[in-house]
Amino acid sequence: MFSKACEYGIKASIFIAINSYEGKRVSPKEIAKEINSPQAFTAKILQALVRHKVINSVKGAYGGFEINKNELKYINLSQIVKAIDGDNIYNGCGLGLDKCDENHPCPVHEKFITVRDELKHMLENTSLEELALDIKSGASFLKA
Amino acid sequence: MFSKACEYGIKASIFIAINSYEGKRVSPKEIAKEINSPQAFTAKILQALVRHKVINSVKGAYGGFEINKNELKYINLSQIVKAIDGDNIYNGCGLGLDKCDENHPCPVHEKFITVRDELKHMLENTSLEELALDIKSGASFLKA
DNA sequence: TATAAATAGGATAAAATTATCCGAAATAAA
DNA sequence: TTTATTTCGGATAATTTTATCCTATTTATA
Repeated sequence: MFSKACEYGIKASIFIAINSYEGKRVSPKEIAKEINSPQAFTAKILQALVRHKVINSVKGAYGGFEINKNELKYINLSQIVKAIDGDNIYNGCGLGLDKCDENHPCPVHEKFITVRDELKHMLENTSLEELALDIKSGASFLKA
Repeated sequence: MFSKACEYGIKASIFIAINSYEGKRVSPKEIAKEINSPQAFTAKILQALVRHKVINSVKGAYGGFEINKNELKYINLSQIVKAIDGDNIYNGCGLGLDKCDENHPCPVHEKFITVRDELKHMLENTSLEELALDIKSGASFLKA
């Protein structure tokens, strides 16, 4: 469904969110350990999230990655997925046709709309805040 | 969502279905031309579909790929996807955790269930027959 | 100002996916 | 039985994705 990079990006964002609640910045090293991902690769993904303004980075000593506490409820999975995997999952044809629309639909065009809308709705209505709170309360986990 | 291999597999199956209606076998060459895919790679995918008994092959002169006309309505997208991409899309964790279930859910476990069920329902309830008929009637297309 | 700590980013490498090529095996028809 | 045709399957190559390494740049503090 999502690329590895996107999976890491989502999990990293959640971990950053948790720490941002407590005013703490985190490093790629801490993040990678917590979400069980390769550190350097994770760092690249964090850079992408910074470029897309999903998270914020502070260079230099005492720096790290953080998210504005007040924005947590407005950041949703959709933004993270788009930042890393692009919007292909939103707009791309399910069967890979370059041109696929109402006037020239691929064989699964209509069938896919339902699925895609469900996914879209989920991504757009799931905030980093709720995901972070679930982790904090022990209701969900970032690694196996 | 699906791999390229799977996209080709679905489109190829539909084209074979159309021809099987008329008792015609088709070659990888014809298929690749019709679905706009690399021929040799497509042939590999066809082999996989044969091994999984989704389609049938006849070797030698006057051979080719075909599907039993009477089975067309019972073959659904789910079978094709499972044959090529495996059942990761059904059972795999949305965030890639090795272990992710009700007792130890990833952050999006619950949210994903809805999306996955919608996809599953779509794949299991879409038959090759209906997809083939749509192509025949000009309601949908195999390439751009 | 010097130093240590931290992210940024380029260059590579490894692994997986996608794609190509070619000979072997099977089969219908001449 | 020979030939032409066609799928099968192994080897290899190209591309993309995933992953690593190293240096430059930034910045807080001593």
